[in-house]
Amino acid sequence: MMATGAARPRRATIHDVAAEAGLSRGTVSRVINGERYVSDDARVAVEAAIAKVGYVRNTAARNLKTQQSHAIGLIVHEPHSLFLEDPVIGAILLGTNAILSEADYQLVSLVIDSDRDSDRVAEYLSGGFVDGVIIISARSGDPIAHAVVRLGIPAAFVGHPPDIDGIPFIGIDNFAGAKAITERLLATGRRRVGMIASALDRDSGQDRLAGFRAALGDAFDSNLVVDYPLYSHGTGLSGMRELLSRAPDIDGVFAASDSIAAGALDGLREAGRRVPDDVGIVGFDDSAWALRCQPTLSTVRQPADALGRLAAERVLSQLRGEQVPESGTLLPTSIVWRDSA
Amino acid sequence: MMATGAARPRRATIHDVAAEAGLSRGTVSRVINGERYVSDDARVAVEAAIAKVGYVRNTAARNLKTQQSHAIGLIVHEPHSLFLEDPVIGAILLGTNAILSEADYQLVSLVIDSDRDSDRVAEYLSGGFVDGVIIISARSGDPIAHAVVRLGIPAAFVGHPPDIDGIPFIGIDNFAGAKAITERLLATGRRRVGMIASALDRDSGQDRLAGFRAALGDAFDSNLVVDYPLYSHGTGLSGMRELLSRAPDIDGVFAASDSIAAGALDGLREAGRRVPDDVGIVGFDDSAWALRCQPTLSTVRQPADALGRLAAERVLSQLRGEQVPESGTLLPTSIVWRDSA
DNA sequence: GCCCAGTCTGGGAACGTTCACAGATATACA
DNA sequence: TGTATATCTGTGAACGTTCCCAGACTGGGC
Repeated sequence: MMATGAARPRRATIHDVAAEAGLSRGTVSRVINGERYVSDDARVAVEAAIAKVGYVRNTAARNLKTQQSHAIGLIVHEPHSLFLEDPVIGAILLGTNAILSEADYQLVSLVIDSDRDSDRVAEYLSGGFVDGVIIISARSGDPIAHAVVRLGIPAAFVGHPPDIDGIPFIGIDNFAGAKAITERLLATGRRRVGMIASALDRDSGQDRLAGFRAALGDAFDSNLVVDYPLYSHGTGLSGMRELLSRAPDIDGVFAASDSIAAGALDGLREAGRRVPDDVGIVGFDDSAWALRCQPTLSTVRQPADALGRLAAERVLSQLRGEQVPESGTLLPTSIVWRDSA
Repeated sequence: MMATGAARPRRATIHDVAAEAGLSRGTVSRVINGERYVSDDARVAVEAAIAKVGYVRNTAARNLKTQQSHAIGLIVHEPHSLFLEDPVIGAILLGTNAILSEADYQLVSLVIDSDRDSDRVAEYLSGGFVDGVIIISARSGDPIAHAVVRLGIPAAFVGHPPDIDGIPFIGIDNFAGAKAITERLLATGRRRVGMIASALDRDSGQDRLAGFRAALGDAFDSNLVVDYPLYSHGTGLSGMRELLSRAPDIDGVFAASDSIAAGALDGLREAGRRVPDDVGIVGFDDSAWALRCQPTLSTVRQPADALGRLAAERVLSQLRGEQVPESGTLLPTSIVWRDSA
């Protein structure tokens, strides 16, 4: 048996619509694109004809003529495994997609894992396959980000790589969020509070550490801070072990992400410490981890969907030739208090 | 300050390459598409010219002329929230993407949440934006799946909706996997074993239940089976409570997914039962949940990446006009034994 | 009655590619 | 040598759209 698709019927073109409506190509095109100078009679006739012949615009022809792709690239610079696990990235993606599809743009996701991918993506960008890009979690010295600047492609960052200017960015106020939750943790009466930091090559990592430091003020003790490259469960586990060995009397921990907090919880369990009785622990992100943990995590909620939406809007307005603030926008976070502290 | 991109330079076309190489359009096109009847001299000259002028093929023009989109749709029929949380879907996506980008096809993800989306996607498909589709987790009576059959679009299912024929499918052997892990659970000496089933409107849900039943044989007791629509943590929690109330002496549980198992663990914890001492519990998927749970889950591993790859290959071979087995392919699973049973 | 501005419509040309065809050259066989 | 066949190359036409220009018609102001 075979299962090759039956020959699909020829699709209706703008010419079919024009013939059906008794008008010309030009007029049909004007109706489709909502331009001025179309009589009501013509508009009605064209719309009826479109419905009758089942016309759908041929994107390839439009793209060819207008020299645009009507696609926006979403560049995610994370290992594939993290892309799978990190619901924040997924939520950003969904928010972006919602805005773009409203504006008749297609979202193209590009996940960069290895450096080999990085070259491939840079080539892709110069190929004109996308009209603009949204870049998530770029790092310092990111080759893609620099390629985007060089090519002059309309772009927006989610998060802000410290070494690149001239591209608007959307972020959350990591500093304020970290400061607020650390203060809240201190308010529960903790005396020896440490932090498991991460991703210090990115603004998010740096700012969360800075917020933690600001909250502690004079009580800050650099000996109670450990850092690892990845926001991951493994980071939390190793970090917690290290903190416990450095300071067995530790009674509070700010983990730079929920996944790290989850790992830290396992580290505490392993050491026989009770949470929150012996040690209070707080995370960051309010991801799916937070509710899954035992006990559930007190954490900082970030508006991931809004980040994606706003970034998409920034790129679209550049495409429309509008002025875009070159500086960035920081969205506020909120604290979700549960059982872990 | 403004941040509109600088005017991008005109892209090189096939004409530029032809002029640079001192050959014609046609020959350049033949080299690009790897056709026969090109002399070695010409090939070398064209390749050098392409590199020199930095030529990248204009997809829109190609798509217009060939009447193809060179895109494959990945239709995910799940709520957005599940799309974010389910790493199996993510892994399928990555596998699919790997194969498609090798073959110079673009992956377009379409997430169907509401029925409104369903209409939108059906319209999208008839618009010729994709040359083929891969459909994940279709249900019985799925309107999209039926639209695909009606339109004759080359397609492949991941998983098999019970009521649709004529489209090849790739699945895992849910029956064998469920049977094997249930037998393994029984081998630990459990006497009263129940199941929290789910998604009985899909083959995966049905087959896992059937495998469980087959493993138990005469010992099967329908009173020890509960079912809920969603593979989720909530299902596991509610299901475990229900099972405990029906059979307080239950000592083993097969959860139809890891997320359900995680919920069941919380249900057992709530009731003061120890795992695995009092109750042994096993899951299905070997997703990120499995390692996160306390204790870590014994579960069935499914080759999600391979599922995605194989589905992509099935669609591509249909596109090449090759014969495709109309029946499906079931990939084997393996058991990962950890601490929960 | 004339002119100008505003409104509306039609059709040529172009976007960059692939495909089919025709012509040119080389190779093989009788 | 002639003829058939295989290999290689160039060119016109087409894919379906948008943009631009030219022209037709309308109405208002003089």
